[in-house]
Amino acid sequence: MPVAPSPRRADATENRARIVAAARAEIAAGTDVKLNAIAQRAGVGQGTLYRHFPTRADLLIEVYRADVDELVATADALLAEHDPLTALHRWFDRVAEYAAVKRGVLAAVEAGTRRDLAAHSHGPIGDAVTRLLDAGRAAGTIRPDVDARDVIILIGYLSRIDPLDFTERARHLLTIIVDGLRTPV
Amino acid sequence: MPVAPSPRRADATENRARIVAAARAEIAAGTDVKLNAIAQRAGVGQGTLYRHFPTRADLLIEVYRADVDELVATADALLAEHDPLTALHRWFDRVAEYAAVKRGVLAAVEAGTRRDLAAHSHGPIGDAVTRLLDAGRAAGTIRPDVDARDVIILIGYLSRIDPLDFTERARHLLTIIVDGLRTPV
DNA sequence: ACCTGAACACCGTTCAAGT
DNA sequence: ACCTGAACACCGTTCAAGT
Repeated sequence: MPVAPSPRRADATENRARIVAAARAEIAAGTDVKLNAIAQRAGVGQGTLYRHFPTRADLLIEVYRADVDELVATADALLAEHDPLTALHRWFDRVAEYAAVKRGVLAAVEAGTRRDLAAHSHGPIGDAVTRLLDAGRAAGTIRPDVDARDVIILIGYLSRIDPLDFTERARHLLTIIVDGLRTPV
Repeated sequence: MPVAPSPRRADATENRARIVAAARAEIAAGTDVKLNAIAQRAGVGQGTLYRHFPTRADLLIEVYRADVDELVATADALLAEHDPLTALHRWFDRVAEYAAVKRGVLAAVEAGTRRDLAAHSHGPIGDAVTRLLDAGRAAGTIRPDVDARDVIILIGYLSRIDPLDFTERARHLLTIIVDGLRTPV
């Protein structure tokens, strides 16, 4: 049962879906994402795209919503099975995996976090990271002086890695960050 | 004694200087840097700007050349006075200081490193970072499996920090990165 | 209430003409 | 050899008109 499905006209609903599908296809095509091209591909006017997604971030978040939801769910699953530090490390690896295949997913994560933090306190992503950090703090393995925003900023480097040496470098650097997040000895 | 001052027409030399000065002024003004605006401010045609600086990176590097040179020199000075890990930490702080005041300096550093690494092996900045890392490796305090490019990528987060909470967050996160660069225990 | 798409604004980049 | 600046290309964004 969807929460309060705002009554929308049928054509609006379908247009929205077509825009998201077109955006996904354009992004997958690899070249830079042009909003007008997405509108054209979706078979809608540019204005319609802007009506549904006022900003680029809005669109990205929607395109990668399922992935982001999965990442959030993964955080809890990992916490249930591993110690917090290992869970954090594994979660980073998952983020890197997603980012390697769908480079936009990181932008969606960041946009989501920015929105989260701009809103009340947190949202899905910020909460997931906070849970990982809190568990580590409680266990004494993660330094207490970091918050979710710190972590998101730090892993933002992933989006700057050249796709060519992504796999080699991404994991490696994530390990360095994890070590930096440990409680200093 | 400048190395092989390529013979240039006097007007070209002066135009180049005026473009750099105009760019500096535009950047200091805070708003986004528009190339045509720089050309106009410098009193030259757009084509002249492109003749001297084919890419945006070329211009940024030139604008922040003195700062970047200072950063490079600082690395050696710090190494002479402190243990490598402390030197690295202090050097990071210096980078952060520059970046806080002149946000473009980080882009120049990155552009420079990218160019460095694209060229033979290194250049001024890459060399400075490599010296810091080598010293730490020799002392056994810095992990052996990192190179200059890793470090530049990691500190690239600085450019993403909101100017409002830059000072609080920048140093803090640099400490985390330094801890991550230590030899694991 | 929503959609369309022409039109506007803007900015990077080029290139023919000039000195 | 270098400079100028009009002109082109491109893309995001808006808005009057239509359904």
